[in-house]
Amino acid sequence: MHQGRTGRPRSPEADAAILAATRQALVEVGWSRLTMGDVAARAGVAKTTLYRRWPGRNELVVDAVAVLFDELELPDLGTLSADVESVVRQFGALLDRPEAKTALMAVIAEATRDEELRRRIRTTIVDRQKRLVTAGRRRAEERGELPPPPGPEAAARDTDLVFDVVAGAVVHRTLVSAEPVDADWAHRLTQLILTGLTAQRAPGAGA
Amino acid sequence: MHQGRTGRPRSPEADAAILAATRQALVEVGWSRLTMGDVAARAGVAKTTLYRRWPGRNELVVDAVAVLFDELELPDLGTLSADVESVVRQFGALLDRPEAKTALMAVIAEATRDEELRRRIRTTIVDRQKRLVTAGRRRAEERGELPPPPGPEAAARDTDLVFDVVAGAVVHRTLVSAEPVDADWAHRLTQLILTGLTAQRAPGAGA
Amino acid sequence: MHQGRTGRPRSPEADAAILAATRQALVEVGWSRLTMGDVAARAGVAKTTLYRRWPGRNELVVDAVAVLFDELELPDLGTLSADVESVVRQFGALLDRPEAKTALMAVIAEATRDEELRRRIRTTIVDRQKRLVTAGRRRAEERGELPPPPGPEAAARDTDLVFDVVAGAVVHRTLVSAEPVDADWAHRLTQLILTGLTAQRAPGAGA
Amino acid sequence: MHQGRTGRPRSPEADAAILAATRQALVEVGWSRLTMGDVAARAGVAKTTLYRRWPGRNELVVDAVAVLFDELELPDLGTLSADVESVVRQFGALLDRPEAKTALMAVIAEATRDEELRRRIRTTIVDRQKRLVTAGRRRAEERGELPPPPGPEAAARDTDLVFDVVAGAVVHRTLVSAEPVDADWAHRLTQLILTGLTAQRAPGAGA
DNA sequence: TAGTAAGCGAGACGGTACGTCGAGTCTTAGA
DNA sequence: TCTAAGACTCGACGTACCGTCTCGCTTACTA
Repeated sequence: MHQGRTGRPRSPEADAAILAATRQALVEVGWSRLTMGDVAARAGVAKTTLYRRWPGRNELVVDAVAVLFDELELPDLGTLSADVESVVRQFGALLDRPEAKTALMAVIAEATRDEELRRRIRTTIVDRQKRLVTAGRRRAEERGELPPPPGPEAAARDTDLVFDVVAGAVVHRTLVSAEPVDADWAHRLTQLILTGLTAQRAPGAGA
Repeated sequence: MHQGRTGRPRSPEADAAILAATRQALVEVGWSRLTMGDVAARAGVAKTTLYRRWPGRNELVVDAVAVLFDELELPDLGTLSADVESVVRQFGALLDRPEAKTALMAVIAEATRDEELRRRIRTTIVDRQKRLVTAGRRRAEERGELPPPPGPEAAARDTDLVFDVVAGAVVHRTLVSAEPVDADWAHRLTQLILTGLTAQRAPGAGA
Repeated sequence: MHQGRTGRPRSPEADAAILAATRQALVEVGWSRLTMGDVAARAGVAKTTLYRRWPGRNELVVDAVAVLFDELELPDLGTLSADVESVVRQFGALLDRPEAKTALMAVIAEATRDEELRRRIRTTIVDRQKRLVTAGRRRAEERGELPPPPGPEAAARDTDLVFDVVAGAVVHRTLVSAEPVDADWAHRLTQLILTGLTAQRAPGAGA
Repeated sequence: MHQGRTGRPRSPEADAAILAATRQALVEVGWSRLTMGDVAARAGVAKTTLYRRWPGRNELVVDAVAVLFDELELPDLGTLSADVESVVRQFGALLDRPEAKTALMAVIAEATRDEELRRRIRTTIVDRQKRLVTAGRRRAEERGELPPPPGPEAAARDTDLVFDVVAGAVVHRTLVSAEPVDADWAHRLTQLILTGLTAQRAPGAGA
């Protein structure tokens, strides 16, 4: 009786080669012209090997791209403003890379009609960014830069709003307006949001 | 000797039928499963007629979707806050419709590697939205809700920033976070931005 | 009240230009790649004009080629043998020309499934050749080289047989065996047939 | 390291199914309306499978038709005359079948401008018939019905001539004159040729 | 140390859609 | 009514990928 794995194990190098080949192909030919056969050929692997590991093109591309977002991190630069500005610029730089830019938008587009894919994107990509917002808020509260939230519900709503505003603005500027996220723009975005947040919390100050 | 147009003129009904068929197909089968043959059949037109008028799928879809954005308008509700909030909710509602949602993202994705397509999107879709921001700012200045910009350069930069923030946030919430743009969220987004803008212009108040 | 033609008369030059263009196109691109649009363009004429005069490609090509066979003629060289040999060589030379070669076979092939086309070929091409055989036989009888036929039925049967043998052999050698109809071959074919015909009529001689 | 064949082998059933489907389609719709898609559908095979094995329609049809000519054979009926007459009638019967008739002529027509196709026809169809003539002559010489040829060159020339005459006459009668190759016609053709051959070889007899 | 089950490459398979081309028809303006 | 021009519908073309399916090896765990 068997309970463990039997047979030849899957080649671990293959996974890495395939994901790398996928990213390379994305940069060179773009999402819509990326073919499984091409990826397989670039990876020096048979098409069968791809399909043994991923259900299809979409899933393969999401996995290939997800790892790129791991490098985003919240530094501790002393002030909330500096911390946020840094993340904005990191994110802008990431979306400036063709493989991230192309893949992210295409996968989102594809996801609008595929609940399963949507779930995969949410878990492998989006949630990681959201943690940056949560961590930033917590650190700012510890520093006394932001008042503690009135309640857990309000805190969650604020987190989501800030997340959508920051991520959305960066994505929109990069992919739709096609303008660079330079130091000046990052600074002005950060100021707009933090001013908005702070002034709202201290309405009397502006009266 | 001829100097005028010769030959049978292109059927004007065909254009309308094709664009309508494209939108219908987008809703029913989604972007990635939309085929030129299917669109032609729905429109009661030969495939060649499509290719005589559009270079390919992407261009056809952009044109088919562009008209949807014509319906966005800046109402005059008496206050800047109410005006902005209205546009935010209109835009959210628009992106809630499958044909807009699907097509917009997919086309943007495709555009990341096609300068010509990018130009088409910029001119037929993006610029129309930007006019909403410009008009809103001008009206607010007339009402005295916002100070006149320090100079034309600063005004343009501000317009672009606000545009990226508003459009980006709405798009991100709708397509990535997959949450609805309801009245509450629209209100909070509007407050965040307007507070940020106003407080920045009167820095002494927040000090 | 009108009883004659009204409106603009058909251009007579167009007919000649179209037939010439058809022959030229046949030589250059062959039957299966010959297109109506191409013929129209070569003739400096609109496609409509072609379709107003011929029902389709096949009919046009038959008419264009038929005229080539008009040049075949039975000379009077003094002996039946010389006369026949001359016709064989004329026919061989005709089939050596690409437009005749290509068109003849293709049209025959097409005709195997189109009774109407078959009739057109029979009347415009085949019957003209048959008259050569009939004329040759009559002249030979006048010269006393061949005995008068036993009866009209036998004469018709003999004519058909000789026609199929001569025409068939020349066509087969040219188009299937792809060998030239040179003087030697024409002489040997003529001798075979005339010897056969003469010896049959004088069976006692071979006993 | 591999030295043998790799990959999935081609299905041998597919070949047979495709060729049979081609013959069936030829009979039903004729050459000019025969489409690769239709053949594929009839064979229960994908279009790509056809193109993987044959460069195009012409080559496919030649191969599909070639096997029909395999059934022609030279019987031993005791006399040269009877043997030849049998072959003539077999050939006539073969050309009476629509798939042979249509395909043969059409392919020959196409071949007039395609050297490669011409070669294929020569090797897969024509040469097989020529062997019938050679065998008939050899057998007749063994029986003493024909004198041995004066030399190898003359023998080859005679073989070619007889081949072109017999095949050409049968083809011409069937496809151009559109008359049946019945027993009477076959007999008269055979007599014409054999009389001509014999009388030529014994010129003194006829003097 | 010998089986054996899964992995592997290669490439053929049935499909679907592509974008193009030609056929034959129709619609305009002008001769 | 003819003409040239060119848009129209239709249908087949030959190609490209899809995702699946044999093949004949190769490899590493398990009996």
